[in-house]
This record gives sequence, structure tokens and C-alpha cells, in this order.
Amino acid sequence: MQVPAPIRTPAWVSTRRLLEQKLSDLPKHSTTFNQLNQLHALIYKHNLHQDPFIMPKLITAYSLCRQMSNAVKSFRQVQQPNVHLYNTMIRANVFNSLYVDAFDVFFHMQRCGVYADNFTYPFLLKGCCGFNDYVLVKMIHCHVVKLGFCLDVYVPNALIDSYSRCGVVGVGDAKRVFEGMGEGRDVVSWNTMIGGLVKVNRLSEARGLFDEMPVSDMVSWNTILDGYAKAGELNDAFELFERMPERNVVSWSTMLTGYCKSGDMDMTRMLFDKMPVKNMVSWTIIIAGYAAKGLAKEAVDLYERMEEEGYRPDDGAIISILAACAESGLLWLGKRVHQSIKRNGYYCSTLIENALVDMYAKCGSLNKALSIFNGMGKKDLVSWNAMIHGLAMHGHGSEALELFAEMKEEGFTPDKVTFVGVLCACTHGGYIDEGIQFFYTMERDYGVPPEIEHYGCVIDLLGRGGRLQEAFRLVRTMPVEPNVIIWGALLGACRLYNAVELAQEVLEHLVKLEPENAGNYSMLSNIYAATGNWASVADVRLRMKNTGSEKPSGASLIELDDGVHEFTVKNTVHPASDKIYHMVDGLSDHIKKVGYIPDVIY
DNA sequence: TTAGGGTTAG
Repeated sequence: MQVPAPIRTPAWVSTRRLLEQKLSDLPKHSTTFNQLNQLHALIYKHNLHQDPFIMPKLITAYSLCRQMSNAVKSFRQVQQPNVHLYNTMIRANVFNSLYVDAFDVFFHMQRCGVYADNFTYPFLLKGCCGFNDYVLVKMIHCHVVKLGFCLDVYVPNALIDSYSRCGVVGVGDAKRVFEGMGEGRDVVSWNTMIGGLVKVNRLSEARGLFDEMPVSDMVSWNTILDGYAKAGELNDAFELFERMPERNVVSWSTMLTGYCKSGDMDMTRMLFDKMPVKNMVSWTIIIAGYAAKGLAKEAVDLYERMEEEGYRPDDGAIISILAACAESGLLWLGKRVHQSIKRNGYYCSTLIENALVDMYAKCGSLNKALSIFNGMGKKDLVSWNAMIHGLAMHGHGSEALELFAEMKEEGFTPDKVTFVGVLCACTHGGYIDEGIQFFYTMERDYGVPPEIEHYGCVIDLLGRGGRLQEAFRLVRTMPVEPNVIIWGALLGACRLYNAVELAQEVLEHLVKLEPENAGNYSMLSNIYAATGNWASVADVRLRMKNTGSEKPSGASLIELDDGVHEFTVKNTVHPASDKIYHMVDGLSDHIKKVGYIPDVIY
């Protein structure tokens, strides 16, 4: 069907200009579906749905408010898309993490004989980051070289970035592209290369380039600052921070992250309070920092202050904060974030729903996790994995396995993370033979080769099932080097079955890997004690003293409405200590009367 | 091109 060319009356021209302006002015996050649909209808009415300037703007607007099906519909309305429209569509897909679709658009474009330009390859290379796939980047690189494509600075810069994001395997290629650019390098090339080296922890090399670069800008300073902060070299980072010709919100946030990760929340707070300009990222860093450390009151207070000051948490903020809550079991803040999502009607993406499922599951609210999971419009593999793992870790092994079966029926292919959850479900549900069966068939039936995580699970499974020799044999024959988790699982099993000799051997391996962890010695000491070998208990204690490893006392944390309460052995600092001990003594007497024999830890 | 981002064994 031929679309008649619009008649360019002055009224048409002004409508066109108005629509173009409206599309450009749309706010990124608060655009509603209706607003956009109205604009789309107007575009149709004025016969502008073939317009080479209007349509990319419409597609971008749909993409920004996560309406990709409408973006695709709009794209299909255009009969002869030009390179600009293809580029827009590739970028829209990448922005929405639809990497496969982005590549499909690229192939479609080639089939239609439309030539890629300087923008196509950088957009496409950004799509490779989603796969984090070195081979894919290499393929595009070869493609560009084969075409004899004019290597404008944008394309090699994108190549440096994409290669660097592939980690250690790609950084060599990134360097070759960087060096090949010669005099053609701009400040972005230098910054990207420095960032790439920082990503693979080659800090001194990055510093060398930073010192060597002809002209540095704020991004260069921030990149190298981030390198020091991520490496935990906070003194060096701070020195650099003070020496910076000027600082922006990114520089301050980089320092916040550094101190947060080192656990120094006082310093983090001091910097945060001193920041001249804050943004969503800086609020997120400090709130998630407090949350991850279980500092409930500080985290919730700041979250509320942030909302009072008119900040609306974006996807990044919500996900980071929920993840931090999940890590420390901070249900209080997790619920608070969930409330504000509901109250403000934020768009709840699959990413956010996954974070909610994970948070509720990790915090022990399995019903809440399940109700969100069941109500999800669109589940992805991560949703299933999070729910399976959540059920498994709380002892609902059979439910987890049922969910695994359901997931396959729905057409999802399990990945390596799924099998960690499945094996964990078997361990905690006591399904030893089933677990071993899964372990030995995961590669054959699903093409997922077992990795160290799966060996960890199955060794735990065998160990808890009392099949210690089998577990030990597997550790010795497995193709990967056993780590502390593997040896730790084995030591735990030895403790369960009082396997003294095996425990001694396992401990020697563990001590080599983590000499500073006193928990390992305690475990061995407990095994000796359980078998009445008091002389060896004394030996181990002496060895602990000599090596200077002191086991920190364990603490229990309970979250009530007003925050997290910590309890340790013989600790009386809690304001309600007297009442609590009274209750504990009463309970203790009661359970002994009904036949409880305490398992004394030595 | 720089700061925060979901699922992973003891």
C-alpha cells in the first residue's frame, strides 16, 4: 500500500514541529502510556507515521518508558526505514536489555541493503555488553575491519569499551585497538582504556596511562579515583580526591562507595553530609550501605529523608536497596521500599519484582515472596531461580523441586544458577539420591556442565547424608581446585558424623586456604570434644592461640519494629536484659522437662 | 568514556 505524501500546508508544518517538540520534551520516567498513545494517534491523524524525524523520536519515547511492543509496532509502520531509524531501533532494544532483538534488527537492516554507519556499530557493541561475550565483540570487530569501514573515533572507542567489559580476555584486544588509533585518540579513548584497565584490577598500568595522557578531564580523574577506591586503597583515593582540580557528584559518590565497601560508615556519612550536590545515586549508595550492614534505623531514616526531599527512587535505587536488605535480612526497609513502589505507582519492572521476590525470600517472608512471584506478569529465568532458591534455603525442598518442574513445563531452560537452587533443595529436603541424579545428568540433559558451586552443593549433600568417603573421593577427583566452601562443607559433615581422622585432614587444607579463620579450628575442637578426646581439644586450642586466631563470638540478630537487636553470649547491655534472661531461663527449664538434651558447643 | 543495579554452594 502506498502512503500518500503529506500535503505540506503551513498548518501541517506547525503541527509537525509541535509534535516533534512534544516528543523531545517528554520526561523520561513519568511519561504514561496514555500520553504516548495520544501522541501516536495524533501522528497517525496528521499522516506523519512515515516521517523520518518524528518516528525515531516516538520509538525512543516508547523505549524510554519500557513500551517495547509499541516501539516495534511504530517501527513496522515505516515502509522504508532509513539507517537512522534502524539505529534508533537497535538502541531502543539495547536500552531494554533485548540484545537478541537488537541483533535481529541489525541483520534485517543488512538484508534490506541499508548500510550501517558510525552510530550503528557503537549501539550494537553496547548490546554485546549484555552478553558479556568476547566472541561477539570480536565478530563485530572483524566485520568492521572487513568492510574497510572508515574508523571514525566512535567505533574504535566503542570497541575499546566492549572489549574491556569482557574482562581479562578482552583487555588485550582493547589495548591493541587503543594503540592502533595512534594520534586519532581523543580524551574518551584514553578514559575508556584507563577504565578498562581499572576493571581488570591493573591499577598501576591505569595510573601510568592517566599520568601520560595529554589532556585529562573530570571523567579521567573520576575513573582513576574509582580504581583506587575499588581496590580499597582509600588513602591514595582520598589524596587524589583532594588534589582534583574540581569535583562533581560522581567524584563524591566514588568516595562514598569506597568507604561504604570498607565498612567505614562514619566516614561515609561525613562525606555524604558534606556533599555540595546530591543525586539519586549518592542517596542509594549510603542507604544501601547502611542496609547491607543491617543498620536499620539509619537506613530507614535516610530513605524517608530522601523521599521528603522529593527524590523518587529509580530502578537502580530500588534494586540496590532491596539487594542490600536481602543481604542483611533487613525486612523493615525492604517493606518500606515496597510500600513506596505501591503508593507512588512506580513502574514495577521484572527486574524490580525479582529483587522483591529475592528480598522477601531471603528475609524469611516466603508467603509474600510467593505471592509476588505468582502475580508477576512476566517471569524470567531469574524470577524462577530466585523463588526456587528461596524455597530451598528455608527447607521447602519438595516445593522447590515442584517449582523446578513447573518452570520446565513453562518452557524455561534451567541454567547453572537453577541447578545450584535445585541441588540446595535436595540437600535441605534430604533428597540425596535425587540430588546426585541431578548432578550427574545436568550436563547430559540440559547442557549445563557442573561448576565449583555445584560440586559444593553435591559434596554438602553427600556429607550431610553421611556418605563422607564418597564426598571426599569427589573432592579429590573433581576437575576444579577445591575452595574453602568445598572443604568447609566437608568439615561440617565431619562434625555431624564425628569423623575425626577425615576432619584432621580437611582442616589442614582449610588452614592453608584461610589461616585467619578461627571457626575451622573451633569445628575440629568440637569434633574432638564430641568424641571425648579432651587432650586433642586442648591441643587445638593451643594451636589457635599460637597462630593468633581467636574466634569472634557469634551473635544473633532479631529485627523488631524499632530496629535490629543484637545478642551475644553473656551479654547484658540490652535495656530489657533482665526480662529476657528471665524468659530464657523459663524456656530452658521447660524444654529440658519435655526431653531436650542440649548440644553443647565447646 | 566516570559513581548505585536481580538469581550462585559451607
